[in-house]
Amino acid sequence: MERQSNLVTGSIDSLLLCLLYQQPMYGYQIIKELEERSRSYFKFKEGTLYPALHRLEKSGLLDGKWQTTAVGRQRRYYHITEKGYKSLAKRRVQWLDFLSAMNLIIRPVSA
Amino acid sequence: MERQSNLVTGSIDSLLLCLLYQQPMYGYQIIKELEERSRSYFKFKEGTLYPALHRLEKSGLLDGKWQTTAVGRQRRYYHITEKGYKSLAKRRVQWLDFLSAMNLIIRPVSA
DNA sequence: ATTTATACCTAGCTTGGCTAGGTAATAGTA
DNA sequence: TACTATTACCTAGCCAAGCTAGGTATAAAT
Repeated sequence: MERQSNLVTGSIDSLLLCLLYQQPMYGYQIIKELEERSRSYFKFKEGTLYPALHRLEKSGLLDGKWQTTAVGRQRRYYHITEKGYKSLAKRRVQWLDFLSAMNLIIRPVSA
Repeated sequence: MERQSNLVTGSIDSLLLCLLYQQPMYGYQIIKELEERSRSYFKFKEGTLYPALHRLEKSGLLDGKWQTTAVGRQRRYYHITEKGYKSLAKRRVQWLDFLSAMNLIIRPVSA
C-alpha cells in the first residue's frame, strides 16, 4: 500500500469536513481516526492538519472550541458549520465528477 | 459540472502518462484530447501542461521529439519511455489504493 | 488586413504540504 | 526518582507546483 501524497492533497479539506460532519473531533484525534479508518493509508502530518483546520475555521466551514478534559488537558474540538456542510455537499458532487472524468481517461470505452 | 482544480492536481502526471501510453502526442493536442475525452471536464492551462511535460521528460518518464508537419509547423511529440510505463503501472495501483481509502472515509460501512 | 487558431515557451505569483523545530502535560517504565 | 513515550497543540520557513499573464511565430479563416 504505497501512498502518493499528491493524490491526497486535493482532498484534505473534504476529508476533514466529511469526518467532522459525522462527529466533532480534535486535531490529534482526527489524525488517529483517519489512519485507523483508512487502514493506515492516511497518515496526516501535524504540519498539514493544523494549518488546514485553521484555514477551514477562518473561512467559516469549521468552528473550533476549546474544551478541558477531566484530567485538565486542553483540546480544541472542531464542529462543522452550516456553511461547511453546504461546502461538503458540493464537494461530494465535485468528487464524483472528478472520478467520472478520470475514468474516461484511464479506462477509455471502445466506441 | 464544476471542477475543483485541487483534485486534479495530484493526477496530472498520471493522466499524461496514461494518454501518451495510448499514443504519442504533442502539447497542444494533449490539451484538446483531454478536454474532448473527458467531456470538457479537463481544461489544462498551458502554464500547467508544458512545465509538466518538461518535468516528466527531465525525470525520464517521457521522451520529446521535434517533428515538422507538411506545412512546416513545429510540434514536439512526447513518447512514453520504459521508465514512464513502469511509473504508470505503479500509479495505477496507487490510484486504486487512494480510491479505496477515500471510500472508507466518505462511505463508512456500518459495522 | 485582421482575427482566430495552432503551437510553443516561461518569469513570477501564490497556495499549501511538509520539515523540523517548539511548548507542555500525562502516562508508563526502569 | 528519572527517563521515555504519548498526548495535544502550534508555526517559521522551505519547496513544489499550478496558474496568470505575458511572450514569439506560423497558418487558416474572415
